[in-house]
Amino acid sequence: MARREEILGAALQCFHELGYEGTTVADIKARAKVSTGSLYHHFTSKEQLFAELYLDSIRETQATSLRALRRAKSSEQGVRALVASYLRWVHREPEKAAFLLTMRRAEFMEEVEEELEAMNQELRTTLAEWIDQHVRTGELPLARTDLLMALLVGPSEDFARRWLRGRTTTSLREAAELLGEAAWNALRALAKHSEP
Amino acid sequence: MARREEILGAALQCFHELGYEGTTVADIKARAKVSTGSLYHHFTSKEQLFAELYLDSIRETQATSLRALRRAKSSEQGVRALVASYLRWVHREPEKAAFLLTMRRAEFMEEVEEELEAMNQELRTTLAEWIDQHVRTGELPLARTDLLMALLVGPSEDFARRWLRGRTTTSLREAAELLGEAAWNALRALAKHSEP
Amino acid sequence: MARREEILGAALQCFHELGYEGTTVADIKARAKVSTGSLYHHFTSKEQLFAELYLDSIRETQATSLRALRRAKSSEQGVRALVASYLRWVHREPEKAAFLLTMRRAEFMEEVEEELEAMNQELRTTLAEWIDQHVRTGELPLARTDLLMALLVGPSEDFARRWLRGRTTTSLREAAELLGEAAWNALRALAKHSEP
Amino acid sequence: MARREEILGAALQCFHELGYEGTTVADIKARAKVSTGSLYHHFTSKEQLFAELYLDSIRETQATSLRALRRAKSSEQGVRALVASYLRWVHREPEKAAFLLTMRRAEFMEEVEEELEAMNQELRTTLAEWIDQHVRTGELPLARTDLLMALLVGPSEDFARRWLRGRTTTSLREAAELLGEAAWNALRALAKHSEP
DNA sequence: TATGAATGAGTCTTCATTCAT
DNA sequence: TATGAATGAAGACTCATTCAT
Repeated sequence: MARREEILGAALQCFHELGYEGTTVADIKARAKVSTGSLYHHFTSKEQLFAELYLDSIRETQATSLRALRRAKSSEQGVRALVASYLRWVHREPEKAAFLLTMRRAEFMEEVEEELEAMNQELRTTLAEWIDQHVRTGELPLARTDLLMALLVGPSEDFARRWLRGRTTTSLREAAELLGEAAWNALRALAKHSEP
Repeated sequence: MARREEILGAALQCFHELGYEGTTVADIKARAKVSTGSLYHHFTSKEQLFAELYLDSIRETQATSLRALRRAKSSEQGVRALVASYLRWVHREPEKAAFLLTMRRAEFMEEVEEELEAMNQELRTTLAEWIDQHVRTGELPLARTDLLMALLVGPSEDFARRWLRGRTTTSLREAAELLGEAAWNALRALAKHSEP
Repeated sequence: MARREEILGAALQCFHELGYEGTTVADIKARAKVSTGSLYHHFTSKEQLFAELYLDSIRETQATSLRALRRAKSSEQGVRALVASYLRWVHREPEKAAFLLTMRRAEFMEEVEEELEAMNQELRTTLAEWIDQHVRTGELPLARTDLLMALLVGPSEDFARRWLRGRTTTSLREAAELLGEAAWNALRALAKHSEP
Repeated sequence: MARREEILGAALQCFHELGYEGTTVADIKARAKVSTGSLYHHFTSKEQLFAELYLDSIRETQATSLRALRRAKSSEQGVRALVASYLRWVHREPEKAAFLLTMRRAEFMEEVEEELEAMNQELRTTLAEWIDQHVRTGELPLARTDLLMALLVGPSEDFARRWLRGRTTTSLREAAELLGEAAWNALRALAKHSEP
């Protein structure tokens, strides 16, 4: 039990710092202070270890987003909550956040593609429903998902990247507040443009 | 001459698709249809090849940004121009854009760190001067560079990522227009918040 | 007790199918449905397990041959009995037969070399005495043990190999009859050649 | 060129002495005095190296048998020629002979299965035609291929095994003569039994 | 007796780079 | 300039065996 967690933690850091190809099984062993055999007793391969971390991280952020979305009573609340909950998760799990933000999804992940797809599907569906609901009232823009997502997600992710690299002065709390408001304004404005 | 360019092109694609550690010299050789000896005749190492591409790409985006900034007569024009020129560059050089967007800067890059630093310095200085100039008039927010950059750059980069993966329906032209406007509004609003 | 036998049985099959180096302790564990600890409780090493099987199998064939030889009243009966008893044993213990027929005797077997040597010695002595006895009467060839053995043993072993692979149509019983006769004729003819 | 042959030779000996799983790539490297890289420059894997040797050896023996068979003017000549040509090949290529005689055909060989199958097909067809031809005259036994092969091949192979291990006193030439005659007699006798 | 976690030496293979032609 | 053979350090993974419970 403990060993498994130690290995996962070590791997998370290594993958984040050095990338998938860049981290050596030896790196992970060293950081986790585990023998080769022990590592392979708990995980069948470097790939599998990576996949487990990747899925876990994705699962977490998505759960966070979904929870935020479901609680929201209005579209404004929803937008602000998405931004805020994401940045709170970054604060809580900086390593996983950094991991997801830097990691390219490798081809071999196709093995767990199913679960990934299912997870993405759930998020997308919920998001789509939620958007639809507010598009009908004219509060959110019509059929511009790409721009909508860029405005909703882009600034938070960019800020998170800077924060994780220690290149920020503003706190995450404050950023959440201000970026949430900015997102809401941007989406409202976009909605206006999309009117007939 | 031609050989050199072919190799650079092949390497750019490989690095983008497979990452630095993920691409082997053999991959590059195969794509460029070049023999080992020939490749090493033109470039001294895989690292050097990577560094050259990295510097070139950075140089290009930065030049693009600087030009946009220098031409701008007002802060609004400046903001819109930054967004638009970036997306135009992405359109012109999708491979280099994808390369920069996905590539982690490796440690060994420290060898060319000097040049990189110089380039960054120039951009940062110009940007800072430009911001200062407009901060004084109250048009741009005070001392919140992190949020400012997130709002200025985040959406465009996020959109570029989606576009490069073929996940967009909106054209880059239109996106430039709308994201430029959104950025300008966001920054103006941020400036209000920063007032006393 | 039962456990021990299960392990031996599983190991026999594994060694036969995969060879000594080719079978892993994990293979044996899986086939015998036994845990690592349990397996090592019963046997001290993979080598020992192999040696036990090897010795058992050799002991069995040799006992079979010796019995056949001792019962024979004439040289013809002896030759036919050797062939028949060998093929009967193959029928009774196909796995052990296959094991011996495919297995290369590893160097580490030198540890049990003594017992092996003793066993071989007994067989050789008995065989030599028996041959001598019939060489004196001119029924068996003189001083051509190599050819004699080839004619006596070669066809039966070749047929056994084919039978074990399921590549035969003739039954073992019939084969015993016909190959026994063939061996006897061949040896008699060889004896003629060896006459002055 | 030279390098390639050296590696093949070294591998042949290693595989024969230690078995497929038993020989280490390091063993081969050491014997051939070649670096890892060089070995893998010429062969893509240990498997491939093995397969090449296996196919080569099979090709050789089969070619030998086919030539012998085609030249034969009578069934007696054919039988004697098969035995003699096989033993001559053993004399000429003791290493390859030993290799084939001890080597189990691994599962992974399925990759070259096609060529193997084609080769076996040719031999089998030619042999079948040849047998048929002489079965019609009553010189060879009817529909007892398994026994026929055992009597034809068994003694020669057994003798070859002994000769290769240095356990013989009779020369291969003499053995060929006597085993050829024995085979011919055995087959003729078998034919009698098969008569109506 | 049984279990399964832990160990680390050893195996196959990859890959950047050098060198002779 | 071009070619491809040669090199060897380093990487992922396997496996027999030991040990704590």
